[in-house]
Amino acid sequence: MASPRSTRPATEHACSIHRSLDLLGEKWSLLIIRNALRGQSRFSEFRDELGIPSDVLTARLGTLVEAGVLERRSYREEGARERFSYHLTERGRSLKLVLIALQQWSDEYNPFPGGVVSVVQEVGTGRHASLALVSDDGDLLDEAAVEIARGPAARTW
Amino acid sequence: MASPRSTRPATEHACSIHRSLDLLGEKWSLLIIRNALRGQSRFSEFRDELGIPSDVLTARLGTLVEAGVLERRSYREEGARERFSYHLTERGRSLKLVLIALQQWSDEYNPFPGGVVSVVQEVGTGRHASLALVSDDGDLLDEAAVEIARGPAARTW
DNA sequence: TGCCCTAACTTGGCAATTCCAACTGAGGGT
DNA sequence: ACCCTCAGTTGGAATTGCCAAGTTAGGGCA
Repeated sequence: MASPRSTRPATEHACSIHRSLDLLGEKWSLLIIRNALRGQSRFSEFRDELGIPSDVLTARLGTLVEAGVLERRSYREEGARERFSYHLTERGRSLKLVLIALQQWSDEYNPFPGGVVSVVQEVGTGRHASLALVSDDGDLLDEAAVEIARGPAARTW
Repeated sequence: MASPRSTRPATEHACSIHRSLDLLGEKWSLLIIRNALRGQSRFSEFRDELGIPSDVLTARLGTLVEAGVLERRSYREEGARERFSYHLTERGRSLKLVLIALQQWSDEYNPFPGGVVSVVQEVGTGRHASLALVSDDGDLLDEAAVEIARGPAARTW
């Protein structure tokens, strides 16, 4: 890997949302992570399943590894040479919430006419799960009553 | 407005996440929505605050209105001509969860060195709020125990 | 009537990103 | 020595985004 030295913004925005989007807002990033959550890890899996151009895939995997979202691991299949695969880190797995938020939004306001293709559920029980806002002591909060407000270090957001 | 006839994908993906990203994954879209949640509504506010090129802003506002995320409303300031502003619809406001997810992720794994610029809190009380996964009867679920799984209509996700 | 002002856009040209298809390269098997 | 696979590269076209300058539609004011 000749390390295409990713050319993403060097400046770290004060706004957290902006920082997230600098990394995740590039085309294909979140879809790669979605597929990784489904258990995919190889270059060819991502490429074939997503239809992403291989040069772009190379660039994205590099960026995501650099950001600590994916981890590059070597593997070796029976009677084949050593190759590399890409696995979610803790940090990457925690993007599950972002993906669930995106999925819930589409399902609620723009559902697929062909039926429900993907569900969010508890592993053992299969109970349906959904996103909610809670206080630190676990009370469920009304979404409309929660705001994104300026914090202590806010200057211009 | 000559309606630049947005050229986004005509095909609706079966995958909800993919559908969300077709709309929201374009550069600036989520930042526009973030600023709208902060109460901004005018072309010049978005342009000046975000530093987004005005032609791109025009295109994005058009796309978001078309998608029902924003609503174009006319307003008139004391002694000025009629102009238009852009306001979140119900559908747009519900993207709050997506933005909170993005913010929480950055704050947890890549916090701003200068301190907390933005917080998520309940309006009346100022209590800190955070995203969680809950079952339909309101039980809090462990994030690690929740998966995005194939639904009844799944063919190839 | 005509001129100025403002805020919402357009336009044109250039830069960066993405797309696509074809190609390379590092081993391992035969 | 040659073939096979899979992870990438490479080169060129197309799309998207950026930037600065211009346009437009009224309302106020002279």
